[in-house]
Amino acid sequence: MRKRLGKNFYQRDTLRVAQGLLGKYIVRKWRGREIKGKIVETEAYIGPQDKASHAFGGKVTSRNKAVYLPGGYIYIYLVYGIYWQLNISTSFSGKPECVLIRALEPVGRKERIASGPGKLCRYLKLNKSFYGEDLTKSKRIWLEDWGEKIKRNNIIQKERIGINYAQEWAKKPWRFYIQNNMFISHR
DNA sequence: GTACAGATTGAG
DNA sequence: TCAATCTGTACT
Repeated sequence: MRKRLGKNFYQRDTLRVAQGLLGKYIVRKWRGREIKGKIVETEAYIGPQDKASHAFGGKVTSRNKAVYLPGGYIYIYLVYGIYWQLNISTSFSGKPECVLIRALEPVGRKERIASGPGKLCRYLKLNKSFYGEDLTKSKRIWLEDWGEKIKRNNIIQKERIGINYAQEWAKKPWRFYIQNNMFISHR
């Protein structure tokens, strides 16, 4: 059973969406093929109070404005001048909240080729042209529910990565991943 | 106009 | 441990 996720999935509390995304599948149509991967690791960013969020303080720039869209749109941006980061807007219009997709388990292969936010975008062939893409309508990328349920006690909740500058917000346990999964990000 | 840090990664 | 490489932001 493959069913595309709709608006009502994304337009909910961000922490629930971040957990709900585990075990869901990203489908990317590319050159007539489908590149697919199961989401195994996510992080929630809840602005404007969250210091680690690009929307901290309620600021709006041409880079971060997609975070303010209602749930179900892509917020993608470049870090370190090299790597793209795939985020999905959550909650409702005007609320700058999103979920960063950090790792995928590729469908049909065993390599850890999408185990990290930068690697995952390379695997899915994503770039700035996906900025603001509507995941509920797009013909080149969307998310599906394949009927897999991740048990509550198989979801690990930890501190987010790479945001030590965010002080007390760096300690928030807003990173979620599937326990014992070989495809989560690590060094 | 210029300087600089950053939600990372893989090589050494 | 470090460099790659570029954009937004905060200055001059």
